[in-house]
Amino acid sequence: MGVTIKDVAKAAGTSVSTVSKVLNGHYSISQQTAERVRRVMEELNYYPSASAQSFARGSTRTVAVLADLERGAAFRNPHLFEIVSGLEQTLRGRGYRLFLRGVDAAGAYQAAEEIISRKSADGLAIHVSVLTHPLSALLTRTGFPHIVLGMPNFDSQVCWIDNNNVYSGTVAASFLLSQGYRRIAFIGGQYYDLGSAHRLQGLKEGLQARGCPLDDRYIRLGQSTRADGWAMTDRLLDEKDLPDAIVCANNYIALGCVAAVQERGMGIPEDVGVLTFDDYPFSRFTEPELTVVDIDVRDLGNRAGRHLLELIRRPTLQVQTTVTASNIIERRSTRKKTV
Amino acid sequence: MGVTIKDVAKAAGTSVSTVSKVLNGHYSISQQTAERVRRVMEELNYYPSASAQSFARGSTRTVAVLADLERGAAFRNPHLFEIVSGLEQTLRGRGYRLFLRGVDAAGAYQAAEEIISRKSADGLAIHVSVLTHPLSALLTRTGFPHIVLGMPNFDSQVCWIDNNNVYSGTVAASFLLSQGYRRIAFIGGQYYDLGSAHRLQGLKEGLQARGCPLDDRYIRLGQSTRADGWAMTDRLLDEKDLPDAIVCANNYIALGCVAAVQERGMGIPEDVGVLTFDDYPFSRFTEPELTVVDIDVRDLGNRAGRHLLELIRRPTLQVQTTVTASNIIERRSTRKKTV
DNA sequence: CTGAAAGCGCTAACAT
DNA sequence: ATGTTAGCGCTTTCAG
Repeated sequence: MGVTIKDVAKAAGTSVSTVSKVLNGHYSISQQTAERVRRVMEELNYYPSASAQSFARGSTRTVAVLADLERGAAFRNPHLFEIVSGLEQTLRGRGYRLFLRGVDAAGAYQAAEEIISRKSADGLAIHVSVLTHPLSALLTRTGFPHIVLGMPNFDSQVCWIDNNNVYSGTVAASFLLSQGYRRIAFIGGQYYDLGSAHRLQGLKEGLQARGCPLDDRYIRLGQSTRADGWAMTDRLLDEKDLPDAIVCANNYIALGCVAAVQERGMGIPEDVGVLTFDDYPFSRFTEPELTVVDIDVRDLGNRAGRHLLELIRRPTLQVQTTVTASNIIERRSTRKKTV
Repeated sequence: MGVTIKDVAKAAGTSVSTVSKVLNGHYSISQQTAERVRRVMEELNYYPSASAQSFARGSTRTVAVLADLERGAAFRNPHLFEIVSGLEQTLRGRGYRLFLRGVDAAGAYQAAEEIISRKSADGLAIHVSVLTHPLSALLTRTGFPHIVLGMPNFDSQVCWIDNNNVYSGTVAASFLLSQGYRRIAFIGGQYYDLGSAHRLQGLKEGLQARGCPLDDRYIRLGQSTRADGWAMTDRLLDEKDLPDAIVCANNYIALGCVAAVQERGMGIPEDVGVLTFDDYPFSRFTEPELTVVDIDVRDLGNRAGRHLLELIRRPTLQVQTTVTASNIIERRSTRKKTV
């Protein structure tokens, strides 16, 4: 066994409790003593045992993340990992560790129950994709500190945090108007694709507010695929009155949109501007590169961390919040010559 | 405090050590007793305290992952997270947990030292991008169970695991030859891009072995970008003898390659076949979709987990291994009409 | 400001 | 097959 608190105490000529207090920055220790003890720790290369500390204080300084880590998750949903990275960063800065636990929706309840009962973590961050009704109930029933990453799609009293997609939509609106676009179209996912729906809502509100309401003929909904992006765009371009800009709900749709426009021999941005949401994964790999409303998901992770730590401190709090960290990254796809 | 081992013992009319033995599947416990105790645990909803267990056994059943989780990491390097997911899956299956710790190369040594000294984990998985000389020395000096994810680019006695890119290159070679391609070209990164270099080496060896050596004029090296992929391809197509297939070292290069071919009015696969490595992120989003040598990085994570657990059991082992989990995903980009 | 001592909940050696 | 008991290394009253 390595060097323990006793060794330090002996070498420093103090009691273990004094050493412990130095370790924890207890106010009652005199400068001198503290310094001496610290010097000894350094000399002996002492590090307190993590398990002993957790055990003694009854808290682990650890947060568990529950998320679906099935095969391909990192490729299909890198956003999740960016959120986790942000979370880890914040936690680490405050002396907490993050432990990552893969679950599917069916197993999330059990995993959470076990973590709570075994006290293997002081808090829980749960990706919304594995949040179920029973799990939601467990969280509110036990009052265990938690934060759900993403807005639940059912009524729930859990604490959650999510991006503000409505806001992102208004950002798109303001930007396009400021660039002189007026006949703006939207292609996106169906109503049950909340992200897309909210972006559309924000876009509508933003345009409306600036006196340039979105024409219903210019709204097309389909699947979030390249193929549907292509098809929706293609039909859109059959209109007599062509839009002068197309807002795509996401990268996949945008990819199809760009292809459809170009296959008609039309130019981006000369004939029509294209804007999409999220800088990932394709926006810089089309020709021309795409202007995007970028969503800062790492920031979401950071904030989730801060909230969770606060909830650990004061478990009675409730947090249901939405984060407005989106901003325009302007690229060539919306660069009208005539502005 | 929740229910403890004492409560269970009392309720079951046994001693705590019996309960502990049941908990740990000790052989000496009779069927009956074990069953009775288990029933009581169930009734009382007993879960052993994780910290108490860790503390008492002197081991945490936890593995720490050290990796660079800087902003954008999940987007730039999703492979890392897929490896971590695979690792977590394997560990979880064997009763271990994974704790994720962001570090940069400068901080990795300290982080590792702290984890080792505080015993906050029983093993360490370290991404090669943060492996430094001193860290490597620390690992071999302490003999702490570890596995480096990726092959070190310097001489080192650490345990590591990596994909076998040379093998992947031979897979590409066999496939292309089997499809009737004979004038095969390679465009990739410079010599210091080990992944690319190994793939090229494997391709060469594979072609050579089948009596169809790679012509040096057909090898072009540059940066791993779309732009360089385009440029390399463009120059390649200036040759009098055109290649009938182009192997791209990675997706970014492939993207440029496809564009360059098509801008010349040539067709894929009619005029030239295109193959790349790694199914991510673009291979299914070009027109035509690309045939790839897919690298199973999750499998790498799984294996890393198995090795690490074995090293935890027997710390004197040394593992330096490369994994050969690559296979062809055939898509349209290599579908010659004449086969 | 410092120290003595009682746990924290479990494991494991040892005794029976 | 089961029970007794001594720790594991630290935190945290409480007394001084």
